[in-house]
Amino acid sequence: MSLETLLQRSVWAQGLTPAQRERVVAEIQVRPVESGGYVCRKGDPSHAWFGVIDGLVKIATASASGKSVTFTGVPAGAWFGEGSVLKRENRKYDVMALRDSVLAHMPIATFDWLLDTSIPFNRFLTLQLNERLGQFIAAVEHERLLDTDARVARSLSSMFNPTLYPSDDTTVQISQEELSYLAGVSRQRVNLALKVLEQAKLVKVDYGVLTILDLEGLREFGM
DNA sequence: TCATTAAATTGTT
DNA sequence: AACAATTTAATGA
Repeated sequence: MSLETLLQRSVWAQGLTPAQRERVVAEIQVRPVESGGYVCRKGDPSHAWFGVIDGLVKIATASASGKSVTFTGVPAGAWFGEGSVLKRENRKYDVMALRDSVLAHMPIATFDWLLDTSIPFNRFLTLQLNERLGQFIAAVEHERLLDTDARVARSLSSMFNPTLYPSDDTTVQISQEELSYLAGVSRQRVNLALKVLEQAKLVKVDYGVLTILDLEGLREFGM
């Protein structure tokens, strides 16, 4: 994908005037990140709002003892990081590329200007924040109520939220180990869960790649 | 293009 | 957690 394509697919950018759009394009910086590299680290000052042009990143933290928890995987087409930008605080989480990725950095000044001048931009942010809140509430609910297979199914489907990540791509390039960090279970258990989900014809499992065959079925699996 | 090798990922215990 | 098997990517003939 290119920056242009990302903007074409972003609802907030569709609602900009040509002049606004021109300024946005001029001020966004495009930066590649290699697999395993950091987009930003916990504690970094928040200089920009991020868009994923290509690849896949995760938002995560590592505990003092070294255990890592992934909060969400963020696929191409998504925008994230507005929380810390809005609050003028340092980053609260690490953001790492799970494979070679390309990120759009919108400077905080551009972000603030859109916030002051564009209704569609504000509408988008409200929608996105609301959608995220729903997603994390649901994540807590599912963690406590669902069995492991269903939790893996939900973790996987969370990366295909059509509101947060509009895309027609039905594949994710992610290892089972990374999916285990996202679901909060062991890699071995993810391996078993994927076999169950594959049996149910909800996903197709290939080397390093998962293909969603039935998103609705994945969402409702085990409920 | 094919063979070899290293690295990553998966499958199993 | 450990280990074997499999797949991919890179390298060079």
